[in-house]
Amino acid sequence: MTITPRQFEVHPSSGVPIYLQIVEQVNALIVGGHLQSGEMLPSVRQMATELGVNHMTISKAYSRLEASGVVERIRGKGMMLKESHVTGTLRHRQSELQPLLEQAVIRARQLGLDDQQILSVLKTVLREIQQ
Amino acid sequence: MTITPRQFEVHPSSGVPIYLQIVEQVNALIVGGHLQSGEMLPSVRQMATELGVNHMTISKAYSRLEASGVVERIRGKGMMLKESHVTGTLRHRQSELQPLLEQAVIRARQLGLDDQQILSVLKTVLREIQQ
DNA sequence: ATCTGTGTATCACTCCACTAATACACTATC
DNA sequence: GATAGTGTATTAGTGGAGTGATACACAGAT
Repeated sequence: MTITPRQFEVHPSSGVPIYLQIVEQVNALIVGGHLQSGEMLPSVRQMATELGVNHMTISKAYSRLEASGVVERIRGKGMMLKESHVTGTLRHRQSELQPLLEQAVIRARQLGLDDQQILSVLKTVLREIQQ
Repeated sequence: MTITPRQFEVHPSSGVPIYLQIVEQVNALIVGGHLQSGEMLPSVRQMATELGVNHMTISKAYSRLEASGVVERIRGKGMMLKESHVTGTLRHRQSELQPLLEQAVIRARQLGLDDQQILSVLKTVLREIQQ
């Protein structure tokens, strides 16, 4: 599958920074299996033109993706998706997940949800976002 | 139990806005059962003095808490913890939780965690943060 | 070498969140 | 009414995030 800028859309007045919207969408495409390692991302200028934003904004998104190890920059060519390599022990990776779940559980408690009701939502989400 | 400002601490240079730190700590105290409905929160000036910040910053935190229905303001007296009343249908409350869990699961997938490993972390968190 | 395609560094501008100083409004108590 | 305790409205200053214009550096094709 080839990736085109049309698969992306931004809402400049949504409050979420444009470059973060790009980052999230790339991550979502990867998690959803629509982007495979080795594929090239659209060039910053191509993406910028289609989305009607400055190419530096796209560059910022790509930098962020590179920093998080999702993408590799190849000078003069473009940005390529890296082989997803899982690093760290299982325990370490789980500990990285923990704060996010804590935040969710605190909110859930405020909403008066019990363990079973929280688990139910999680299972729905796990089905939505397959591995 | 009486609540004193000493139970709070802020880290001005942590990146998290001071007023949000207060909000989160009050929420955490409630979820943890250390704050009961009917109790008064420390006054804005008392809290501000102890924490070394402007009292308007505390006021902003309290306003946020009032907006989220956690606290009730009583003119001339102070801020009192409201009876925690759960509003909305179960389905509605669960749908409010969903985006938070989606965010967590996306991150978990990036970390290469499978359903079982995610559930394991959630169960730990649920034990930590009792209802 | 030149050209055209990559991404990047730098700088400047704007906007808004955060914070604080000050003055105000309300309530209880004396 | 005076006083002292609440929280709030208004205003201003500061800092940083986000965005974009411009100029640059690198790689490949010709």
